[in-house]
Amino acid sequence: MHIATWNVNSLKVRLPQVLTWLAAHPIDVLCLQETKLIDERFPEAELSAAGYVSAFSGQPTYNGVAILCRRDTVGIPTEVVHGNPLFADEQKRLISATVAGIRVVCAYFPNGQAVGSDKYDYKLRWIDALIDWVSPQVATQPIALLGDFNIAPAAEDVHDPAAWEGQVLCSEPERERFRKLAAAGLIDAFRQFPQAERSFSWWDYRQLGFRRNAGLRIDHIMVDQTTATRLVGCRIDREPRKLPQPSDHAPVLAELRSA
DNA sequence: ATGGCTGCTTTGAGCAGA
Repeated sequence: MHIATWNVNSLKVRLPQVLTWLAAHPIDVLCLQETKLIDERFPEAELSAAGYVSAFSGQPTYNGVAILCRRDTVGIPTEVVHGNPLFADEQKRLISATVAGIRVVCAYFPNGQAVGSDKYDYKLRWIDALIDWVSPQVATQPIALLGDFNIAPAAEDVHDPAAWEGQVLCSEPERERFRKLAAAGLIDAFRQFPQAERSFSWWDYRQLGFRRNAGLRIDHIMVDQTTATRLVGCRIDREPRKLPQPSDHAPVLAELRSA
């Protein structure tokens, strides 16, 4: 079973790439962020024709998340929950569902804009509420938290740690919250395996960021300890970032052996 | 040097992203 996460930065623009990627890889569960589509415009029919059933939660212009489930392997997502019951939020950043016995939480963490800003404040409060909501669930069921965390957890996840020191995405309060998720029992799947140095999941569109590999690792797959024992591998697929008109993020995928 | 891209928006300059 393969699970994956991809911030597509507009599903309207990226749908052809998503369909091509799904056709080329045996993905059973794909979490999407920044769909930027209202629910009426979600391409449910196209994805269904490709074999995927979707749970989605969108709004105009910004945010928007979805969980795509391969119908013939994992079936339809059940017990779909929109948002965090502990945090009233007009922004559509969170959707969760049970898929193949795993509680799948698809998250688009706030960006935070700049340390000290109102948006940064909102980011920290949003993450605190996520921790409060998810932590008690970790011990009780198999769970996977996938998405764009907008946190580079450590210096090795940053192309230029000195330049990013203390900046948004790398600040200590953000990293502390990432560690809190780990302390709640969630394991960073990517770091369970040997990885190339300078492995990133996002590169700035500007200044030839991708060509220079000037990136950050901010998209993550975290799983509970029992589910972690099923992990076969976890990697970032840089290939879609090389296509014309790419998302600025690359997909992250993990393979789980049968329970 | 706070720009540089990209996608979005009651179409067109301003916002947000990271």
